[in-house]
Amino acid sequence: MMNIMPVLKALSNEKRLKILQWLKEPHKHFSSAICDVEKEGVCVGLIEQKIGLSQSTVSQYLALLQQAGLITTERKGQWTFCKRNEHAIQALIQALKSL
Amino acid sequence: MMNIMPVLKALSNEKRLKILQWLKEPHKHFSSAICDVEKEGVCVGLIEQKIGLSQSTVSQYLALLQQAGLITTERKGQWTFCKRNEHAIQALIQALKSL
DNA sequence: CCATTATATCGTATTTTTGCGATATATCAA
DNA sequence: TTGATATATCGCAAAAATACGATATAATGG
Repeated sequence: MMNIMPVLKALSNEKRLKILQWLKEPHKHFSSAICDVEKEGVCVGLIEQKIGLSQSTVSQYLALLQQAGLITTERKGQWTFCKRNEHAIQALIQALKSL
Repeated sequence: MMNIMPVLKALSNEKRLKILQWLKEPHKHFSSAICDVEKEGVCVGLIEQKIGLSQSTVSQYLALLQQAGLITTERKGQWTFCKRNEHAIQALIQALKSL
């Protein structure tokens, strides 16, 4: 029994939805010299470049997605790597089925 | 391939989500002297009473839900009866699966 | 320590959403 | 036709979301 409202709110924005789509198949959308985007995750800067929003906005949106449980973030040195949380998306689908 | 953004926006509001939940099992949440809520649908006034929002707001929210395809409305005499559109919810779930 | 790079946070202007009251329209019943 | 009932639309104020630049924090390398 998750609370789906924060999740729905996080998803109801084109840019944030886009980020989540990209993170499904990182290698298709990102390439990095510093890491394996598929295993480590995608760092904030790569997302920022691709989405065309300011650094501060991207940072805020990622924080919001994380609070909603839709992504996980891991700090490694100076980078923060982001991964999709498939579990949360499955949970949302489950919640919508019994809606 | 539906456009899920209007649907997600329509769902990302507590009151509108509530309405949609109620409309899943109308007889559990509404009783009417003028119609069979299960077959005909639920009229705007009943929803208004239950949700505790103004008539104008409820009317607007229902229009929004309809535009998103989440409900269907049918005018019968002086009443507008609303039903959930299960098809749209299934379509959303499908879209989220391949997100 | 210092400069550089990466990310986070703060304050703010603009836009969108929320929700209302007033009013318009539509239907019914007498 | 007139008054009552049901719903829709309009205009607006308040709140929330969007997105930015400036600045703060954190880590790295020299």
